[in-house]
Parts: sequence; structure tokens; C-alpha cells
Amino acid sequence: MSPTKAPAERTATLKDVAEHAGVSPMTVSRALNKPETVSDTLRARIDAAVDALGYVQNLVAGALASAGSNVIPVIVPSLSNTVFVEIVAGIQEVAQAAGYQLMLGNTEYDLEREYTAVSTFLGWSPPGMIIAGMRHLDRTRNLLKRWGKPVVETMEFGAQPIDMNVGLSHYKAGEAMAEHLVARGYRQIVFVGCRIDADYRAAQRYKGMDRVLAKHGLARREALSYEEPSNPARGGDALMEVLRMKPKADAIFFANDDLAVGAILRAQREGIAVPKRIAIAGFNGLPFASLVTPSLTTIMSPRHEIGRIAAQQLIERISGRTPIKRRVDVSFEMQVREST
Amino acid sequence: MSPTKAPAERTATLKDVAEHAGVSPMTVSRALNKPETVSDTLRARIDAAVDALGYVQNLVAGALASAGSNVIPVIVPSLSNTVFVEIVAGIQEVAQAAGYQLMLGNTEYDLEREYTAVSTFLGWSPPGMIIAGMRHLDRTRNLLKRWGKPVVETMEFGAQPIDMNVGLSHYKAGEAMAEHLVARGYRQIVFVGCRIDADYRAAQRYKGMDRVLAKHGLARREALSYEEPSNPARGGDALMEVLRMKPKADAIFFANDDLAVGAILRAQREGIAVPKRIAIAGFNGLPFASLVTPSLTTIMSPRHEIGRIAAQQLIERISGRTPIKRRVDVSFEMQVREST
DNA sequence: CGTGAAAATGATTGCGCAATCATTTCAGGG
DNA sequence: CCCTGAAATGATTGCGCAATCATTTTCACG
Repeated sequence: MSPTKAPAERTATLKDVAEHAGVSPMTVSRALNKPETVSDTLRARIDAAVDALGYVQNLVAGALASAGSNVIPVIVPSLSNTVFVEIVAGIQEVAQAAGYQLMLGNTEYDLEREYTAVSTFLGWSPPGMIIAGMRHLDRTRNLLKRWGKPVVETMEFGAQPIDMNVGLSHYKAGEAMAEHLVARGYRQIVFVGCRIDADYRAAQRYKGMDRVLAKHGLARREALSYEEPSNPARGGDALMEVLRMKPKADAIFFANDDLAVGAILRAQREGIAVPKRIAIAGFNGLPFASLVTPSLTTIMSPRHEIGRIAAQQLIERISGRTPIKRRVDVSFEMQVREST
Repeated sequence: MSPTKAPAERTATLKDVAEHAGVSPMTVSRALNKPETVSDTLRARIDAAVDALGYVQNLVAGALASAGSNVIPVIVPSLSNTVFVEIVAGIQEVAQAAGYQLMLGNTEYDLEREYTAVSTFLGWSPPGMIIAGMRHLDRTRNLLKRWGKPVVETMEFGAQPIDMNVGLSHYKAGEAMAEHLVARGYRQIVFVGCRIDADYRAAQRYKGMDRVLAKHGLARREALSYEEPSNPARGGDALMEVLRMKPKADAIFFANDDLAVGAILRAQREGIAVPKRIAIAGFNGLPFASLVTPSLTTIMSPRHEIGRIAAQQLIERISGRTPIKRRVDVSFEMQVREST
């Protein structure tokens, strides 16, 4: 194709290796996939032949012949949100170590695209699948159920998973933060997020908060939602807007730490006293949250851990091992800091 | 496997669909892959049959039969570093839109693992590959060259790519920042990073800086490198350490913005005047960089764009279209802000 | 030193699909 | 109405490997 590249010779196959080593193809296959079933002598000869020919296993053919690949599809709604990335990283860590490859699908929070992705990925005969969230099209759920192989839904903890579930209850997280704010004496609490309609986990945190406010007979407000994706600058702007539009507000619960940290940095620059003039709380537990001044009260979600557990659960099941909790509620952790 | 899941019936194949629709398997294959070559009548019947049977194409078989898949392997050294994630996101965006799937490999900055990953991924008969960095084992380079299909090396811009290359010159970036610091009057400049031996792009930035210092006859120092991965808290600690150990230092060039922003937040908390007591500069252009006080002088690297361009280049070549620049030097952008 | 069971190796087959070539159908001109 | 070429459809084949079963070799033990 390009001047510097050698012409692509036909790549070596199992058969070539077999001939080169003077054994049958089947023995080569075994030497590569179950080395312990082949005698030392032959294994050595075969390894030498593999090196000599630069043989690379054709995994496609292998997957077809054995009706199953070692590719694990991972479907997330976004890659611009750190949260999903960290989950993917956790999955990767465990899966790659166990010899699985990750195939990555991004739905952009679109359930139709999610269906397409699931459907396409099934075509790779994977041994299982990991998918973010528990809200899917009926078609998607049915497709996965009929498929009958292990599936892990991550991020949130919820009822009636398709198969397995690892996550945390965002509703409870919202409740916990609201209880904290109320206990601290805040009475006019505002929830601020981005694309809350699409990010229904954020919506659940809002609902959890709302329920607590109702319980305490406090003023309840619609969540304030912006159309752009979450980013720190937006958080800063939102803070200013809240101060202007709802001067009585005494606390903001941001949908995530990107927004919340952005708000704190802005407050600092503008000389707004946090938490005196207004308290700020976030969700996720970003590294910066503990370093800003004032440090941010937030809820730590164990993203990496969720990914790891999800992958472990899946691999256990793929390997046919049995006793597993189908639903894992990873706990979140309130981090009360200076901003409230 | 689990009580709630239906027994997995044998999944429908092309042949099943063909029988259901009363046509030959080949026609079904065409209807699915090149719809325009099949008459409207049959296409409708076939689509109906597909729906009726819930048929999902077996991509493994397709890939084997046509000796090529539409999976693009992407190999990165880490997923905990935002930089790579953003590149992956950029690649994803373009690749998924063009109907390709991404397979993700993580080398943890280990060149042996990189070789293994490349080798394994070749087994999926991909049409091309994207790999981070230009430093590989000879074996890896040779393997890819002999393979003969399009390969894009990303992140940095360098000489003699395996095939194609999209990135920026980290050496020049280091020079640019050093020139800026020197022009501002700083004379005792320290470079601080994490795992600089493994992160050789950071090392190149250091070298670029070092050359400029030498040129101006200024004091040159070894880079200060920590063994843990970069994180903001480490940046803060490093700042304190530099102040204590090298009290004459008047500027720190951090290997990345995570460290630099962490240092600024720490300075703020400790009441250290930036840039008066010591100037701070970073690299990458994180969103928080412009929001901290003082705002951070840094170099913006177009990560997402690098990913997009890499994917575009690759797909162009895969599609057999010709006139393409083999090497793309995406420009970086100095952002001079308050911290210097 | 023979025997039987276990271990190692080999031959055959088919996974599900697309490339390829062969055949049929169709539209339009004479 | 036939002929021709193009479009649509079909039949055959093989991609490269692992599952499966058949065969050979090895080894422990009487």
C-alpha cells in the first residue's frame, strides 16, 4: 500500500506451522491452546515453527469453529464522562488479565443506539456482555434475555436486572446528601445538573433528594438542568445564575463533581463565601474535590471497583462457576468536607 | 443458566432466514450487506423473515469468509490518564459512525505487553490498527510492517512512523514552554513529573526544556520524577518539596496539568504566592486549568482531535482512497495565564 | 515381557458466511 | 415476438480453526 511497507505475503496458518514442525494441525492447535496436553518434545518443535513462520493465530476462525469468542463487549453511554471511563478501566484491568478482549460501544445516551450496539455485538459470539445502566428498550432487554448468556448491568443498583447487576443506588445517594444538608441547617436547596432527562441516574439522585425535602417539609424545586454536557465552567456559571435568580438558595447539590468543583473555583474567584453564603455539594469523588478550597463535600462512588467487580462476576459466570450474588450493591461513601 | 432466563435456543442462521423467506442464503446475505443489489420485493420478504426469527448476523463467520473484520484495535498505555481516554473517545466517535467497532488494549506502559496486544489483535483480521506512541519493540514494528495494513501511531509527532502518524512534537512543546518561562524572567526552572522513564513523551518535553535552558546558559537540573502515577495531590506535595529542597527555584514546569493544578490548589491553601514566589506551568489543557486561581499557564494538546484525525486517516486508507498525508503534526497552543 | 489403561497424536468434519461463477429473469430495441 | 445485455438470483466452495472420534504410543504393573 505504501512505499515503505513490504508486500503482504500470505499469512501462515495452522497448517503451515504443522507442516513445518512435521505434526498434524490438530496437535499445533492443542499446543497453542492447551499446552499441557502436548508432549514436551513436540511442543518445543511447534513453538520453534511458530517463531520461524511468525505465525499469529487467526482468532476469527477459532471463534467460529468453537462457536464463541473471548471478546467482551462493554457498552457505555458516554466516554466524555470520567465515570464511565473509570468503570471501563476497571473492567479492562480484570478482563485483560483473564485473557479477554474488550470491545467498546458508545451509545451517547441513546437507547436506540444501545439496541443497535447490543445487536451488533451479539454477532461476535461473545461469552457475555457488560452494559451500563438498567434502563433499556424492551427490545434490548428481550434480546439479551433470549440470548441467555451472562450479562452484567453496571453503574446503578436496581430491581430486576436482566441477569446480574453491580452498582449503587443513586436514589439513596440523593437521600443521603439531602439528609446531610438538612442536618447542617440548609433549607433552600437547589439541584443543578446537565441533561438530567438523559442522565436518569442524576435524575434519581434528584428524586432521592426531593423525597427527603418533602419529608422534612422543606421547599421543593424543579431540578435546574442545562442542555450541554457537564463541565466545570458550566458549574461556575450555574452557581452565579442560582445566586442571581434564586437569592434565597442556601445550598446547591450538583449532579456531579465536575460541576461542583467548577462552582467552588468560581466562588473563590468571585469572592463568594462557601459555605457561608451558599453551600456546595457534589457527587462522584473526583481527586480535585478534596483539594479545592473550601474542599468539596461529595459522595464517593467506587467506579473502578464497580468495573472490577462487574468483570469478575461476568468471568466467574462465563467459566461456569456457580455461587455468585446476582446483585451487588456497592456502597457509596459520604465525604463531608468544608463546602457544607 | 439462571432461573429468569429462557433456555438458549439455537440461534437463527442465514440459512434459516433464507428458508423462511423462500430464497437462497446468498440473496439474504446480499440483502443484508448490499441492500441495493436486491429487488424491493425480496428485500421486504427477507427483512420480514429477519424480524420474525430475530436473526442476528454472525460477524465472526462473516469475517472469516471475507478474510477481514470491521474491528479496529486501539492500543493505549493507560486508561487512568485522561489524555488517552480522550484520544480513544475521538477515535470512537469517527470509527463508530463509519461502522467500525473498537477493540481496546491497555499496555500499562509495558512494551512487552504492547507486543502481545498487537499480536493478539492481528488475529482478529482487522483492517487497520491505531496505536499510541512511536516507541515500540523492534519485534512490534516488524510485525506491523510485515502485516502491511494501515497503522496509525498517535500522540506524538515523530520521524519514521511504521505507516501513518498523527500527533504533536512534545520536544517542541517543552521548548515552547521553556522559552516562555525564560522570557518571563524565570531563571531557576524545575521539571516535575511522574514515572518519566516510562512516560517518554514527558521526557521529551523535559529534553525540549533542557535544550532551551542550555541555550540561554541557565541552570539545568535533572527532572524530578515520582514513582506513582500522576495525580493532583502528588502535584501539591511536589510543590512543597521543591520549595523546601530547592528554595531558589522560581518556576516549576509540571509534566501535566493534573500535577500543575494540584500544585496551584495546594499553593492557594498554603498561602504561597503564585507566580510571585514561584511560577507554575503545566501541559495538556485540562478544563480546570483555566478556572483555578491563579489560572494555569499550560499548553493545550488537541487530544480529541488527534483521535478523530487518526480514525479518519485510517478509515480513508482502509477504504482504499489514496491522497493522504502520512504524517500529521497537529499544533499545540500555548495558553499563557496568571500562574506565570 | 506382555497387558491394559491412560496419554498423546491424528483424520475428519463443520462452524456460518461471502466470493465466485453460473444461471435465470427482465427490459427494451429491432 | 425474438434477441441481447444487464440485473437479479442461485449453487458451490472454502475461509482457518477446534470438536469429535479414531488411532497410536507410552508406561505401570503383574
